[in-house]
Amino acid sequence: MKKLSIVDIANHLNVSKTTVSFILNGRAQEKRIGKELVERVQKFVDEVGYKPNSLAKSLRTGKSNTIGLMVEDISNPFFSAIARLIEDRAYKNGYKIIYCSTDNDTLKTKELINMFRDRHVDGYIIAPPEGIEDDINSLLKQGMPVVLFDRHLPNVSTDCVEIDNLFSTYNATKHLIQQGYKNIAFITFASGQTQMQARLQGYRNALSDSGYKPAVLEIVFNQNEDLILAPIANFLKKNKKLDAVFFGTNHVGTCGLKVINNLGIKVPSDLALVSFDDYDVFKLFSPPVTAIAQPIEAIADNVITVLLNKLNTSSRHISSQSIILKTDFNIRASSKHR
Amino acid sequence: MKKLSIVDIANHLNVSKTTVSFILNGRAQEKRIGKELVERVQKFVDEVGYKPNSLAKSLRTGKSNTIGLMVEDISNPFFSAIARLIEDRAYKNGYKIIYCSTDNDTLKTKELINMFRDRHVDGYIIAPPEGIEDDINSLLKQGMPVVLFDRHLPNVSTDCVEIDNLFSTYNATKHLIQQGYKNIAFITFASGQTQMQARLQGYRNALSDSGYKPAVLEIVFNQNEDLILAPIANFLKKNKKLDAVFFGTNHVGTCGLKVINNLGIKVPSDLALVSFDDYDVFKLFSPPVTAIAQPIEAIADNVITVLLNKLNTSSRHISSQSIILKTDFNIRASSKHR
DNA sequence: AATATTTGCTAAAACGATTTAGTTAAATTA
DNA sequence: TAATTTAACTAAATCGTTTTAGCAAATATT
Repeated sequence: MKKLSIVDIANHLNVSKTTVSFILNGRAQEKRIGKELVERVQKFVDEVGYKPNSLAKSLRTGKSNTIGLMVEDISNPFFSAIARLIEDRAYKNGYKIIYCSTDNDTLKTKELINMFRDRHVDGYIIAPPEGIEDDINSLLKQGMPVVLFDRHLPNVSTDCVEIDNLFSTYNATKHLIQQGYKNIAFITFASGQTQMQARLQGYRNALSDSGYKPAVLEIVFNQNEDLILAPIANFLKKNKKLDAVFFGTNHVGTCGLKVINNLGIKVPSDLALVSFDDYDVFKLFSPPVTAIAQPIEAIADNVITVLLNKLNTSSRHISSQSIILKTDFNIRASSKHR
Repeated sequence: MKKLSIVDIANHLNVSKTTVSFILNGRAQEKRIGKELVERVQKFVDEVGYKPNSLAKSLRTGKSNTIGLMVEDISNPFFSAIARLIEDRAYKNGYKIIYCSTDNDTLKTKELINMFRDRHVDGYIIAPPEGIEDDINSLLKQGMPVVLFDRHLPNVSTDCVEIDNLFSTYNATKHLIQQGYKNIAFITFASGQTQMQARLQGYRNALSDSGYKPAVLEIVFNQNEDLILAPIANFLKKNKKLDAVFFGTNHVGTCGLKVINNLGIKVPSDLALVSFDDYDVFKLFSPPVTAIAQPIEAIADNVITVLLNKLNTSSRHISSQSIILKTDFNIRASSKHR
């Protein structure tokens, strides 16, 4: 029982496949196909459950109805939550998602972009690592719709959805200062990415407003969690005067909590805590951790809306937009005054 | 600057596209193409960076080099971790992943399977919801490689990777009993899925071994977390005699912890805890939560290995295998004797 | 020297759709 | 009545590959 093709349909009904194609693509009226024939074809197609071969269709039309989604790491709750929401909206609009994790690895990302291009994805959603500017510009030059999120690239001008990183950390650091903390450290992953730089800068700005000295630990990312825990432990052991720590991402924050547990540090009496990102781990820690919550639904929503717009309007002259969303600051016991 | 096709290459070198195709597919020797010509073609292809159009290739060969991955919910850490590992292995073997979340919704899953079939995925990896037997059997009848995981389907005989659910909960419940707990509840999602039924049965078996009475709460799953917290809170408030609770999944466990925090229940003195699945939330809770850790790497590894095997060997006569993996039981303070 | 084999390459048919450029017959208009 | 328009449909080209079947020249065999 081989799969039916449009030719089989046409033969069986004694019409040309052209006619069938027109009918199936809703161009019957425009092409003045007779009502009665239209119905006959529709009926038979429904009856046998014929579905056009999407590969052949893509080959001919150049559209694949696929969106390429590149996140840093799909197993990171921030990205998986966004992926989930994007997935829903995409499927509802007839698009499939091919995804991958970049690991912030430029070379890997280059390969993946090639793979996506190869696969003729119609549009790209990318949380870009550094050093990928040229590849993305090349996509743009070919007229490909690209939406960046979570971070942007200095020399790439395309649509981008971000949050107000600098204000978020500035504001949260101010909060720590208002609570009476004076020796506030910032622990983050070593990264030149715009969002990470902005977060660091927000922290620095707040401290310099008050004339306090910054203390920054930048960890080299590693898949092996022990290699993240160790430097944090060292840092905390060395800097005994610290009275508060700001974690730059959910991952750093989670690792930080593990270290704090291991070292038996009391929160917030020994050390106050604030973390970027918010999720169950922070809500359920004792005491619950003050966190900057990214508006995940809004991010996903804006990303997919912008992309679908670009996909639907063929007008290339729409100027690219940069959307900056606000975060929520969830103050919890981990940063209360002492 | 249009994209080059194999015809352009052929024309430019004054050879036939057949020849180019043979060379590019490593069939030069077999087809006795002259060494010198092979080199000339290779060189030019590299020079201009020609990449064959994968759509056309797929159309002709019937292979899409794509694997369809259907999980329950990509934003669940268990599934996203597995997805991540599968993704890595798949990409390394030249396969792309199209994924989707089924939400355990049979109808949605049917549609998604159709979509995948439509897209000509070469193989399927599915954590199947109930009621999808016919659709999967229909895939199998068409000769499609399908690997199930996390759960199986009663009347579907295909490869499947699972864990020993029944023993895991039996063993963990025994542990609670040994610690002196007598009124042990099991809180889970209402589900007829094999893994959930097995987990429940393991719990029941252990209790009946000791002659204790089971107390089971089955919650109807809902996206809205409040509708999960409420029944748990009610259940705990009503059953004051409980001295231990067993959570059937990471999601239930996390919700359970929230309720326990909200109600100010002391762990383990008021209530001992054990949860299925293990992740940061459980490790970082105070006290840390005893948990059954699924061997995520092993699951992913087995799944993808089995699937790649089926994809590479055209032999249809390989009998399907059912792989059962062991779990780790991580005993922590939440279930210590009192 | 005649025949068979090997070497090196290619024309053309497929895969399954969309789309361009017609064709034919009927209806309208001049 | 002849010329034009319209209605209803279709043949064939196209997208970019792979693959089957086969050709011509060179070499080997009898």
